[in-house]
Amino acid sequence: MGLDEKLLNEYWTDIYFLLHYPHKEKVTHQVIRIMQLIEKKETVGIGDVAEYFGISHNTASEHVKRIIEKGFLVKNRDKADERKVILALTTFGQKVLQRNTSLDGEKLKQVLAGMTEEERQHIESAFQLLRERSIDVCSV
Amino acid sequence: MGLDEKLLNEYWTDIYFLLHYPHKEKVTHQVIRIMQLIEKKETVGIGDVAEYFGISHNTASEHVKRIIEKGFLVKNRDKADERKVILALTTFGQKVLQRNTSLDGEKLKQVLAGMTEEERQHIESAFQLLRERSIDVCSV
DNA sequence: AAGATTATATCTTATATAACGATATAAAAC
DNA sequence: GTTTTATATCGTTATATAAGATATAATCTT
Repeated sequence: MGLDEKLLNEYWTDIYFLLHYPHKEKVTHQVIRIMQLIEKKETVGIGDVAEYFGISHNTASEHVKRIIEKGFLVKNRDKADERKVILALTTFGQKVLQRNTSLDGEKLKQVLAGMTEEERQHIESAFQLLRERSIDVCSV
Repeated sequence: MGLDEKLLNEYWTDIYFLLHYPHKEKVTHQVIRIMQLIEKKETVGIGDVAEYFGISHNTASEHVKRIIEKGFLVKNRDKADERKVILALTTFGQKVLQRNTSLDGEKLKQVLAGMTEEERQHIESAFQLLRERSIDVCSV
């Protein structure tokens, strides 16, 4: 019996626990998830946020308002349809998101530095493969 | 130039974004982080929570109280030193934590099912290696 | 052009969370 | 028997979360 989803998840959560950033900012879960959606999807507006999280449009609007007040997001109006808002992360917002979802850059650098070129190649192709197949399966 | 920490983080966050569970529970960020600490470390008490997150002991105590009220945690007293509390996740708490930090089991199963045994082996050894080296670097 | 629809914003209200200082308790150490 | 350690509780303050009701402003329909 080879790799199953349980074992892979154990690796996954262990690695995150070991390498995550020390969380400084007091950012809530919702805020991070909204920023993550905006970073990973093309054009995201208020309605998309509401739909994705199953909350009402006014709640989504207030979330976005608060996130903008913190300086993590900016609003742009859609040129083609001025009713629509297009949300984008500020550079500061990108940093905050990174510190809350990525692996700690410095620690990761150290880990990679301690590897041979072959090992790094091995890891790269594994992650690349897992991402590719994930895209195939989650064709949303 | 091979794999650097930026590229690996791109893979990492993409995979998480694609494969994460649809977040149902309204759990806050702090709650998840505290549960994660309790799951991954040996014996965790109130003081450990306070120290790890840089909050006061009373705040930590209240956090834990609320988490227990939700049914995610249980408190046990240390037999050797009855002042000390030893925190443990309930099965429900484990499920909630899983849904908020792991990759979605069903989606992951599908992804793995679409792979050859060789590919799975490749991914397993890559994750195993990354975890091992992370433990070495983060000798906390 | 008038009315309907769509996308977002604001106001109000209710509840939950986060954090801390001050204080209390109870076990263990000295 | 006092001090220290580990945790708990109370009171308070600030902020976050969520939604209903309502408003605005652009676009679509006829």
